[in-house]
Amino acid sequence: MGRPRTPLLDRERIGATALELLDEHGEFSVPQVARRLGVQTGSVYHHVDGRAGVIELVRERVSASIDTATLDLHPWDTALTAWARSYRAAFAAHPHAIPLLMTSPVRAPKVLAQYEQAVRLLLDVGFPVDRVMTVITALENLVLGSALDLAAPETMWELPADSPGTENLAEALAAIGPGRADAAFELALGAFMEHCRTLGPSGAHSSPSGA
Amino acid sequence: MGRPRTPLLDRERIGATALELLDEHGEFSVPQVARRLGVQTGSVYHHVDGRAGVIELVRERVSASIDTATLDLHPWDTALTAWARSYRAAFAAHPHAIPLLMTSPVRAPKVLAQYEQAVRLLLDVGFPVDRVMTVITALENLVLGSALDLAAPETMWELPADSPGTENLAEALAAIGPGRADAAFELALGAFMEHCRTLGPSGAHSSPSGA
DNA sequence: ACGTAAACCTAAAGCCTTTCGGTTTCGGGG
DNA sequence: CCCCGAAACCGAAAGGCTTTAGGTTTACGT
Repeated sequence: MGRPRTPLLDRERIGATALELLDEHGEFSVPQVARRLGVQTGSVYHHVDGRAGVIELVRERVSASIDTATLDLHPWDTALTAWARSYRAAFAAHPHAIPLLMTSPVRAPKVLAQYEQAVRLLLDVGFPVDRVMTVITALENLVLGSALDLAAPETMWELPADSPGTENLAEALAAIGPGRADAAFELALGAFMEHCRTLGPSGAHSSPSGA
Repeated sequence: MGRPRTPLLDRERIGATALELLDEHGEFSVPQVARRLGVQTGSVYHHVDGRAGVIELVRERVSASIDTATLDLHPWDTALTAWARSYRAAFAAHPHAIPLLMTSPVRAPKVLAQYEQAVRLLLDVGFPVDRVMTVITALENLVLGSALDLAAPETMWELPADSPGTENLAEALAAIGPGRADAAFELALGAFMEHCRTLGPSGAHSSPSGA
C-alpha cells in the first residue's frame, strides 16, 4: 500500500495517544498506540526511537504543563513555592505516567530552562554556589515523592481485620480526610521553604534583580 | 522427571535471586530467575503468584533491612529522624529495585508494626489524631523521593554543549560534590523535623512514656 | 498400602519489542 | 518533463516475557 498521500502519523499524535492510554488504562504499549491510530505496529518506529522514544514524548507533554511563569514571581520564596506546586500538579494530572517518567533524566530544553532560572533565583538571593543544587534537589525530591503518593492506590493502607497491635494506626487512618496527599505535600513544602528562608538571604526579602 | 527428592525452589531463594539480578543487571524476569536456579520457568509459578509475587518477595527483603530499633530512641524527634534515615538506607542498598517497589503499598506485618509505632510516638507527644497521618505521609514522601533520586542516573541533568542560557545551571552543577543526594536528603529531613518540633508537643522534649 | 498433594518438566498461547525488506508516494535536480 | 532518492506505511518474522495446562515422579498422612 506504500506511502499514504497524507501522513497518518507524527510525533504529536503518537505522544498524545500514549498519554491517553496511560490515563485510561494505566499503561501503554507500542502496538496499542499503533492500533488506536489505525496503523501497523512497525510504522511507529519510523517516527520515534523505540518505546523509550515514546516515553520521551510523554515526558515532554507532561512537563509542558508546568507553569513557567511561577519562577518570575516575587519574592523568591513565593516563586519557588509556586513552582513546586505547579511542578507537582503537572504530574498529578497524569498519575499513571509518573512511574515511567521518574527514572530517566530530564532533557527537554524547556525544563532545563526552568532549572536555570531557579538556580539564578537562588544565587541572586545569596545562596552559595555549592549549596544551590542541594536546595533544588531537595525541593525536587519533595515534589516527586509527593507526586508518587498520588500515583499510589487509594487504599494505600489496607489493614487486614486480623491485625493485632495496629489500633493506633487504624485510628489515625480513620481520622484523615480526602485531602491527605495534598496536606502532606503542603506540610513538607511549608517546612522546607521556612527553613530555606533562614538559610541563604541574610535578611533580604526580595530579589536584588527585582524591585 | 517428577518431584525432586529435595526441593530445588523455595520463596526465600526466589526472592534472593530476583534481588541479585536487580542489583547486577538492574532488572529481572521470571525466566532469568529460573535459569539462575537451574530450573524451568514454569516451576517458579508453583511457589509464587506470578511476577507480581516475586516483586512482593523483593519488597519484603528490602524492607526487612529497615532498622526497627530506631523508633525506640528518645526523644521522639531523634527516633523519627533515625527511622527515616534507616528507611531510606534500606532502599539505597538496592537502587534498581526502587522503581519496582514505589508504586504498590507495603503490606508486610513487620512494616505495618513500624507505622503503628510511629503513630503511637506522635500521639504520645501531643500531635492531634487527624494530623498524625499527614506528618507520617509527608515524611514517607520525603524518604521515597530521596530514594528515587538514588535510582536516577548519575547525570540527572544532561546539559548539551550547545545549550545557551544555562550558564548558571552548569556552574551550580559543577560545584556539587559526590554527596549531592545525601546532602539533599539531610537538608529536607532537617527542615521537616525542625518544623515538626514546633507543631505538636507544646514544649515537651521527650516522650511521656519514656524518661 | 494407598490415595492425595506437592514439586518439577514439557508445551504452548498470546503479548510485547524491534528489525528488515517490499511498495507506494513525494519532492528536488537535471 | 523525467527520474531517482528519501519518506511513510505494510507484512512478516525473530526472540523474549508472562502465564496456564497437563503429565510425571516423589513425599506424606491415614
